[in-house]
Amino acid sequence: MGTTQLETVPEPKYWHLKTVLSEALDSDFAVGEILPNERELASRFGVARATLRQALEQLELEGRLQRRRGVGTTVAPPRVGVDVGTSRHGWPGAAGDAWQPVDCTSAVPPVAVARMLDKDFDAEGEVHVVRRIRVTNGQPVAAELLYVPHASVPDLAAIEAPSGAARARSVLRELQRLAMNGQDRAVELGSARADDAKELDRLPGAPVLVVTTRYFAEGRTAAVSVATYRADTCRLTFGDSGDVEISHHTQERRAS
Amino acid sequence: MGTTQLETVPEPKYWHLKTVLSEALDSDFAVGEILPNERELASRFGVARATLRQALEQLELEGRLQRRRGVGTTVAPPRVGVDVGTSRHGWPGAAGDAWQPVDCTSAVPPVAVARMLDKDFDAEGEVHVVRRIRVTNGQPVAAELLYVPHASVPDLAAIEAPSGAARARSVLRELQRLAMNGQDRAVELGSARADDAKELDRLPGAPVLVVTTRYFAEGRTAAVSVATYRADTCRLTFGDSGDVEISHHTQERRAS
DNA sequence: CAGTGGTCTAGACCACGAA
DNA sequence: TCGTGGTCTAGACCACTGC
Repeated sequence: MGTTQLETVPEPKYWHLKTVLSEALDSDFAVGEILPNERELASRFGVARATLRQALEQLELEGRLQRRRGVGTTVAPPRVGVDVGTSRHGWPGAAGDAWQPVDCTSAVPPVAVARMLDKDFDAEGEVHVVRRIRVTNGQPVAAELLYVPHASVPDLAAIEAPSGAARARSVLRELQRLAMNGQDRAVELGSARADDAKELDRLPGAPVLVVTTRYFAEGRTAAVSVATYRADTCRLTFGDSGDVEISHHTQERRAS
Repeated sequence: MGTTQLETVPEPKYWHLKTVLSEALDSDFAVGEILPNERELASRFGVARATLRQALEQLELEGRLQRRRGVGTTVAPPRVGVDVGTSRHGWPGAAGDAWQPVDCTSAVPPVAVARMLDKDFDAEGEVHVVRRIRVTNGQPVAAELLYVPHASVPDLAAIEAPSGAARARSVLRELQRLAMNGQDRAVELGSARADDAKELDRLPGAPVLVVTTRYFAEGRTAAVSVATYRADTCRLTFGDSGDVEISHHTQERRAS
């Protein structure tokens, strides 16, 4: 009979495709291996290229694939765990943190940041903006903008390097002199702005995990950090129990 | 002259669209207001519907919009900050936590979870699987699967409610009796499985923030929690200094 | 240069929610 | 039943990478 299939739940094609591809990735491909190109895959599965791409997009979002224009689609390595929790009682730039300063400018912070800094920052509204990047295993994993009100680094000599990495280090150094009161952290999903995307080696709009940290000192918000981590390659870890050590791999998503 | 436009950098249409829409949202629309439908918007901007949708998708990813099939596209309220950090020294299910148990089954955990549980869990490989949901302001914000090896709750009477919310509460109650050693948390991007999506009132594949927590007791991993938060509506907060309150929106472009 | 993924179009039909 | 967003198609051209 032709009616052997009830076809009660018409699952979207791209969803089914994603499942099939996901299983193929587990069994038939090694990390770093390049997949057939999109036109080839689409015709092989008998779907339009746009549909195939919808499935690939999801797999990339889940960190299973990596796509690069002009190159191809490759099987991604497991996500790297980047620690975001242990510098809990240290200022940014403290000895041994994973960040490296890039440059420093003076600018008006975005409203969302301005709202977090106490209302009494400099009248003109300008603050120091330190740009840093975080590199793990040779790959850039995060880009940060650190907003520091002038009031937090009063002794910063205006004379010294007015911009660039040198000035960034000066600001960070001055920051260390404050007694930290505590901090406050939030994580949310965002999309990479053009400048962040460039430093992260991704296209603008790529999904990122935005970690916003407020540093408190002397009863004020002494600084605000907005760090954008590549969502495709990173898993943010919070080592709440500093003593236990782990070495696990990426979590995978499976139906129980 | 006809050459007034240099057009040096052909920014993608959907990217430009997103910017324009984003500004319009800030100035011309109120939270909860419904936008014109996609066909209308597309023709108004002179682009294909697919292109318009690409812009809307990004805005939804950033938590600015909410789209519901059969209803329309509405302006989303600011993301809710959900605390993920303060139950640091409490077991899941401790008094006053934000979760409510839904049911409890026994099943083989996914490999990624099994790898985190010590190798010596029950031979058959089955563990208790407690399902819980987290509701904030009447809206479901997260769905959780809590994996508890039988060894962690040895005194659980097999007699009592073999499944359902009642048994879930029993497992959680037994868990409290262990002395907690510490915990360990990770956050990463994922896409909602069909079952989670249903509880979160989203379509399968919707972006979620996956929070994986390991609970340690008696030198073992006593339980593993995999919680999926709606990425569009949630901002995960880690109250390292629990008292301060915030309400910001998504990251915005820096003023140079 | 050829080949890749990224963008874009102009249609079509489907699944869902509300009236 | 109608209007919404969700899925899908079969093309086209562009931007980038590597040779």
